[in-house]
Amino acid sequence: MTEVTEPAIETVTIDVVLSALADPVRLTFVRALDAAGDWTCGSDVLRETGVTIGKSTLSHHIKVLRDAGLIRTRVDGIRRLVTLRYDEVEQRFPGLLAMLREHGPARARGISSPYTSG
Amino acid sequence: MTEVTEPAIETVTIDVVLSALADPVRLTFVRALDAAGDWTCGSDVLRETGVTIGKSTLSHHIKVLRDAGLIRTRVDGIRRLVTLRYDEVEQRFPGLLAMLREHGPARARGISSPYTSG
DNA sequence: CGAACCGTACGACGCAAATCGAACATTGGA
DNA sequence: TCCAATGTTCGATTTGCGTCGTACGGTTCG
Repeated sequence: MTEVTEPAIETVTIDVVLSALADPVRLTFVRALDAAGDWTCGSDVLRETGVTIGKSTLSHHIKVLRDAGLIRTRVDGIRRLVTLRYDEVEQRFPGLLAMLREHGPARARGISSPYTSG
Repeated sequence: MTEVTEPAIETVTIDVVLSALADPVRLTFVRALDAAGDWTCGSDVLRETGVTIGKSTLSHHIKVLRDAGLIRTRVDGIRRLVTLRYDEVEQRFPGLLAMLREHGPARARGISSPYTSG
């Protein structure tokens, strides 16, 4: 039983989405996934963004984002890949992802090229 | 010194806005102000929405919303009136208020007419 | 001036959430 | 089969935040 499920997009409420995005780690994570554009390893996102948290904490945050309907998890061999649910989120909350994209990190520290180091 | 100031809209970050809206009381409050459409007494909003919190707690929430750049406070005699910063918020976060408006309360309990009892 | 009212400021409390560490499950490779 | 790597789950800890009660400030009215 290695399947990972996420809620149907119609059942996603804005309350839960706002709570999910209200955490700095998760907000950074979502923005990184948005910049990546496709399936990405969560641990890699951590390194590229410079966020230092334990792996159990990362697992927790990913679960929160998944339960909030924002991301999807796929099993790929030994690791788990995650991706933003672009179309569905855009369908239910038009402009939300664009808003996060335009309003980048509060303080753009010297990030040369976004998430292409690996 | 009874003036109440709010941050310039250009200095408002989405992080702070998301955190402000992530609380159920504040989200209800913002939606109520949106429905009201103009200057409203915070205590009245509480009664009309059925939210029961102490006045110090209300004061705290209003301050959070004001610091987040979402609302503005005006002194009116013995009381304080608040209002949504429609145009400015719309200018900086296009579609945000509309999103809150369309995605109404998670559970629409028997609310007959919105905020016109007083 | 004094009383009543509205809101703020401050300290304290409690709970929910974030975090960590350890144990366990799963997969891939030697 | 054994071991290394990845990620989840669980329990415990800590931190942050919502909440309240009280005290204080400002305003209106008598």
